[in-house]
Amino acid sequence: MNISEASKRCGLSPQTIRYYEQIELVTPARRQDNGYRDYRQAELEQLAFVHHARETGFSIDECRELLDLYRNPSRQSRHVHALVLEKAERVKKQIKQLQIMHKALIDLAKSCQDDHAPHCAILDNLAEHNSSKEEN
Amino acid sequence: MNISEASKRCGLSPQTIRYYEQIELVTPARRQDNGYRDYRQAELEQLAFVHHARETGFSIDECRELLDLYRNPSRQSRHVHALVLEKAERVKKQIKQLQIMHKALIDLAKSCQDDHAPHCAILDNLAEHNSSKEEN
DNA sequence: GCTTGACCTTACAGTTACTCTAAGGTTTAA
DNA sequence: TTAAACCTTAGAGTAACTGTAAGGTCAAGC
Repeated sequence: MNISEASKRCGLSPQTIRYYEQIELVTPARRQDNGYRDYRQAELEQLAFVHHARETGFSIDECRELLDLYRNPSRQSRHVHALVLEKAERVKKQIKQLQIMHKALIDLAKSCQDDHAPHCAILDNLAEHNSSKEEN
Repeated sequence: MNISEASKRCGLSPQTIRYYEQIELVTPARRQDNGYRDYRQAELEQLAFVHHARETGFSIDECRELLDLYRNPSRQSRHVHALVLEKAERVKKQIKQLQIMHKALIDLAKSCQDDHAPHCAILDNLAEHNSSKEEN
């Protein structure tokens, strides 16, 4: 099976598949006589696994860990479980950070007169750090 | 004023200041006789403005727009206001996306037995896309 | 037999926003 | 004069691809 067919089946673009092979995330596909990559079930499974894991938010390095567990028949499910919970925790922190940013933006917007005049409290606020630092 | 002193006053590292100059985000500092960069109030203000805008979550390109407005005395505050509201909207979407991811992760974690056995519903779930695609 | 289009290959540049390193010049103080 | 603490530039590394260029292969139609 050529790469374009594999692409359709695993949901990753051909470029991304080649990229994953290049960074040694997935095992390289064997080659046909003409040099084209040749895909079979085992490789497709790996690729689809990575695709789904990426969609779920795991980084490439995290995918590496997940793939190692996926391929290791003597794994323990608690290890996978721990990985997923840690990831959830990191995502939660990221959400909190963004919520703080969002509030700051809304507060900024509210402070502005929103009219045709040049005076703008948003710009004043962003510049404010100057003045406070100058006090030293 | 040398770059390290400017760094202390605007809150950006010397490397970052040089980087901002290199990508033409801020106007290049004039040079002393020995080739060292020389900072005065006007440049410090720009740098601190960018620092604060970055902390508030604006990208470099968004900072470019904000700086243009900051430096333009005939700006209209409604333009700044619009920029900030759009940014808030994008952040909101990002938060929603992450919340979906977070829920998916928690659901995954719950599905797992979390023990010493190799069977793991998380891995099954991540691999699942395979099976469904194979049905074609 | 030849052309055309749709494949495939590799290698490399571009994206975002820096950080780090190397190699070397300058300044200041002991 | 020498060592520490500055400063300079250039270039590599990070994350995860995407896009492009230059070129080989294959299948179909004339």
